[in-house]
Amino acid sequence: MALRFALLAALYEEPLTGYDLTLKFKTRLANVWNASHQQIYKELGKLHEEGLVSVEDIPQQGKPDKRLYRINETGEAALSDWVNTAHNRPPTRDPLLVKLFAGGLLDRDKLAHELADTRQIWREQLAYYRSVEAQYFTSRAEMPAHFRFQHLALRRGILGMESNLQWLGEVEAMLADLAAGV
Amino acid sequence: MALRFALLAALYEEPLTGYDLTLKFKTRLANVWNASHQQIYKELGKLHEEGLVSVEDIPQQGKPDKRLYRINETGEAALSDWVNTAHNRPPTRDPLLVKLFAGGLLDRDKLAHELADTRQIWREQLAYYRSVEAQYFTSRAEMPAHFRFQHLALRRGILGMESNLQWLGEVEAMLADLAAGV
DNA sequence: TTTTGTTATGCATACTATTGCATATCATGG
DNA sequence: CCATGATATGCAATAGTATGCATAACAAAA
Repeated sequence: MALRFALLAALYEEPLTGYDLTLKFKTRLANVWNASHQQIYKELGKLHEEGLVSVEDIPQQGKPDKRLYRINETGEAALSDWVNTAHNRPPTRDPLLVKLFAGGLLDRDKLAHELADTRQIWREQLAYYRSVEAQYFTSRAEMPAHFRFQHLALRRGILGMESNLQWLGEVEAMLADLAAGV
Repeated sequence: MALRFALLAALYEEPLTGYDLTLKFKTRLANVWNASHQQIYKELGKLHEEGLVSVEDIPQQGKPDKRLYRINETGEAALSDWVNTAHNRPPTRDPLLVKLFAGGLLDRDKLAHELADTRQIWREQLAYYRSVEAQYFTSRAEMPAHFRFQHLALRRGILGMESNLQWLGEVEAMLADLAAGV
């Protein structure tokens, strides 16, 4: 039920095509909401059927026509209702932690590899989030409230990744201790 | 596909009933993997069908009979394979961040309420995780590796909650600034 | 005494997400 | 010349999760 509101929130900024939205979800919305292009196209279809967005077909040559989606008043009202309703925290499900819980069965080398890959991913994410912050959210001038809220969403990504990396440090230190027989 | 391994990991420690597992998922596994009792009972049935666990029926009076599940060698082998295979990071999906992304539509009072509730939940979680750490993971004596790995899973919960609360601080500070017209 | 909570199991349905497949053109690099 | 990746849209099948309902006894509190 929330994917549609993530889409509406993205469209609330600017009209976009399914393709654009897919890119946006992979970049600026990466720390907010995940969705595949199949999900996005499907849900956009529903949103249109239900009259929350309008579509403008833009013919192209060589490529399939673009379908530019635009949030309308109904959609804005629905989004507004939703954002002002409380929701439960999403549940935690992390396969890496399941693995640690079954620690006795772990092959330490393989774990070390997975951790190294994870570190790489987290570092890149963090670097990306920081670059976005540096580009868009460091101006001394006063930012409109709307901008500040988006900055906070980004801050969550940054603080979260920092915490992840800090934790990884603890994990790797422990593995080193184990390897050294401490 | 991972729920079953979370179950196997929990059973790897000790034989449990569906009911016990439900409690364990709500407490010690809260920061690891979430699952409802319906999911758990169903998956236990499958695991039994597929021969990864054995069942002992324990008759009771007044209440339904207990079904005590025990991981067997096949199950242990499957779990071992799984924990030593790399998996992708779970995708991020947070309705609260979607709301911030659509910041312009937010009712500040309602947001403040949702944030206060969230703070409460996170504080309680953190307090719980810390109490578990104090109880089980502070002995000076050397802990078996298996125990240390579980401690790391818990550390993730602790560091994560600390980071969440730190972020909430930033959010509330920003809201206060806005309210003061800064 | 009635309600609420705990113990204990499960089915059925609806919703959401993943994975595999399909199509078609253009640009770029090897 | 051929493979890969970007642009651009989507369908179908499967897997996984959530939600609502059902049963049944006992204990404790209101």
